[in-house]
Amino acid sequence: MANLDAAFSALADPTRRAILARLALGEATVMELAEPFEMTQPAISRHLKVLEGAGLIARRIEGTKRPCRLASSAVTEIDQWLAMLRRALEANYGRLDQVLADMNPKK
Amino acid sequence: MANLDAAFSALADPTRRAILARLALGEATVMELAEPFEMTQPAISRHLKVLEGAGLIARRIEGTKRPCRLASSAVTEIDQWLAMLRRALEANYGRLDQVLADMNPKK
DNA sequence: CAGTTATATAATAAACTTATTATATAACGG
DNA sequence: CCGTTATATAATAAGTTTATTATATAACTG
Repeated sequence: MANLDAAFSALADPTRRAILARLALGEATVMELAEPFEMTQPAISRHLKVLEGAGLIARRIEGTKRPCRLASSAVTEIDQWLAMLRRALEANYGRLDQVLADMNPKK
Repeated sequence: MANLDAAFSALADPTRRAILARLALGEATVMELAEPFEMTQPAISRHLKVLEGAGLIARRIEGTKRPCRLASSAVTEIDQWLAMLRRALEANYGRLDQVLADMNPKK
């Protein structure tokens, strides 16, 4: 549950979501990830640290480079939590049906 | 996209997730929602405002009460965004299969 | 090896977030 | 109408996050 905090708050930032969207296309180094943003390299390094801490990305060491790729653990955890809300929302529609059914009761 | 910021950052807080979990069981008033927490009522009112602003809950006015219930719009939007990551993660496994296949090439 | 490239870390300022207390508002019950 | 209940708002203090600059480290390149 503590990890959901990290995962959701990592996703709350548009720069970080853009980084993830870029990584959805495939692995990329820090410099490649930084390039499209009007932001310094240290700022991107920090965002990557946040994403890694949240379990949203993983990194390899390759010489002087640190290629990043998407990781699945956090997405799985988030999906499981959201499933609860989805179920509840569906159940609420079910309840509405129930209410409508009860308006014309048997007896 | 601006709304994803609000939705994810609303979900980043454990108190707010607990409120949503409570609402998954059905509608509740502000006082009912506040009761399990060691936190003042104004603090809960603020959390509810954040959840409402993110499109995660909706509220009715019923006399002096403001019963809250789950709303679906934000969940839908989040799901759509996460679907992109899920697709990419699956594609990455696909790529791994590809790599393994390429290790024993036709020619 | 000297210079360059890729990345990380630290100090710090600015901008947000969250909780508290105090207070306001508005409907309810007698 | 008065007191109470349900909720919201404002001021504010404390804590957190984010970006910047400056600097460090470590691997590559000629």
